[in-house]
Amino acid sequence: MFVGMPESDYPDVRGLHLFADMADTRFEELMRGSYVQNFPPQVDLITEGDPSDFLHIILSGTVALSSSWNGRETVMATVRPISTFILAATIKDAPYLMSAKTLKKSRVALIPSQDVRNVFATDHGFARAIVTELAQCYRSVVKAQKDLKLRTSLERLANYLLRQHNRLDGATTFELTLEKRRLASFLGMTPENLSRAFKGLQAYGVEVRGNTIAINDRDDLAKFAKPSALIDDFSS
Amino acid sequence: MFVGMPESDYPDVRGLHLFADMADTRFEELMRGSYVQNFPPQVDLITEGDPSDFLHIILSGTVALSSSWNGRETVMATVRPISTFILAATIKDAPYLMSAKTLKKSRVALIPSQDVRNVFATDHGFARAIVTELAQCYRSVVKAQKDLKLRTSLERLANYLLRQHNRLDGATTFELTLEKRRLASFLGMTPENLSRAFKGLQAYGVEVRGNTIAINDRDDLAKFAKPSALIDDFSS
DNA sequence: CAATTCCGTTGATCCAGATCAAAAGAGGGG
DNA sequence: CCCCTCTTTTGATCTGGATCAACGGAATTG
Repeated sequence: MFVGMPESDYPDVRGLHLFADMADTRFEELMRGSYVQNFPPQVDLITEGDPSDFLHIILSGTVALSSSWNGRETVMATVRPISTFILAATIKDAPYLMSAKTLKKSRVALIPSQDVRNVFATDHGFARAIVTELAQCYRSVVKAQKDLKLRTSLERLANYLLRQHNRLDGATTFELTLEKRRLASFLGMTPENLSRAFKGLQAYGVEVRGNTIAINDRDDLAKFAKPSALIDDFSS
Repeated sequence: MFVGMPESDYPDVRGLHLFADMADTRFEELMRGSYVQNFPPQVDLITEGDPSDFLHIILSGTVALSSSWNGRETVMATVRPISTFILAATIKDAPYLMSAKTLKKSRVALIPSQDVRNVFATDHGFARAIVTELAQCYRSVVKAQKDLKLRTSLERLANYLLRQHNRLDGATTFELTLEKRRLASFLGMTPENLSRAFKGLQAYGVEVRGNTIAINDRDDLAKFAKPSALIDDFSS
């Protein structure tokens, strides 16, 4: 195993809000103990229930977080560059609550959890940054739960499309970043139902051709979807 | 408005993990700017979307956190003494994602959010404690989401009863701490369905008489409920 | 390029849970 | 103690979404 992150990756990681106001020496100390690996698609990075040995940072590619119980499985979230995942487990030194697997070829940095906890214990700037990050994560999950409990699957899909549309902003047409079967699981429905849900949104100007989605009348779709800042606004 | 928390309440608040290793002077500074109020049942303490002016601490009673969208409403969680709520909104200086109302006569401490953020910025012990608290909150919501996405309503009820049974530990019989209509909402089902779900659990030795639940054969119920540490264990 | 496999779609059917309606309890206040 | 209101329960019905089955299409492999 190659230990020590290549210095060429430093700027990307350093750019993360999480490491922004950490002393240089501490940052490099952290990086020296960590390493970076390239993974092909469909590789399990993490299995839920395992002890959290590393804080993970996705540098490129896509990673899906999923959970399972009693033979069922569901996609909880997807992670995109550049961000960390399973920070809470690392901090609490508790088992992972979710599994992680690569969806595409991905480059992932691994920082030993113990190192993270050590720096956290001594570096005030880092501790504050972790607070901000965790608060953000917490609020995201609360929003996801509201989405699940308050909306029908058709409404969830409509709002998901609007959120994607915002990110890639402007263009009427965009690509789904997620396989449909996984999108279905993420939205809490079956693939069959997702297929029908897309049809159901045709009435509001949504066109689907493969992975390409066209939103022909944003206002009309929004009138149906009724997006709310307290559920759909990621930045707050 | 009475400003300054009565000193008789200090020990309770101080006992919270969150304030445990904070300097005495800082703690008293924080307490002096805060106050304590007694509320009757059914009082709205917080409305979702409002700016988060205070960190709340429940000293006695019960508070329900709920959210609504498009005319629908759902109970997200209940809060019991002694613990804080809406910490994430306070820290991020962001709007509340949930509303809060008292279910019973409750005693609640209110600490100005700005004060919390000030102390957080300077007191390393406090920052670390907030991290632990937020990590705990985050993991709780993830568990709740797994519960929702992976289980049927009957399974959710069965596991809920087992969790309650654990807390009040030992006795085969215990009281529901939540009105049934609210429990239904919390579990993501209708009151009618909850009533039927209780019947459905009779087959596994669950008896219901008003708010009193008897679990006659814990193992049998557990065989059906299949509780998992990664969903039902609150302490990790 | 045929064979295989996996994904997405479509149709038919089924079921968990929602909705609607109404009766039965359970307080709570005058 | 009675009246009013709210909760819970029960029954009947409806429906959103799951499941089952089958097929077309895209990508993958030999």
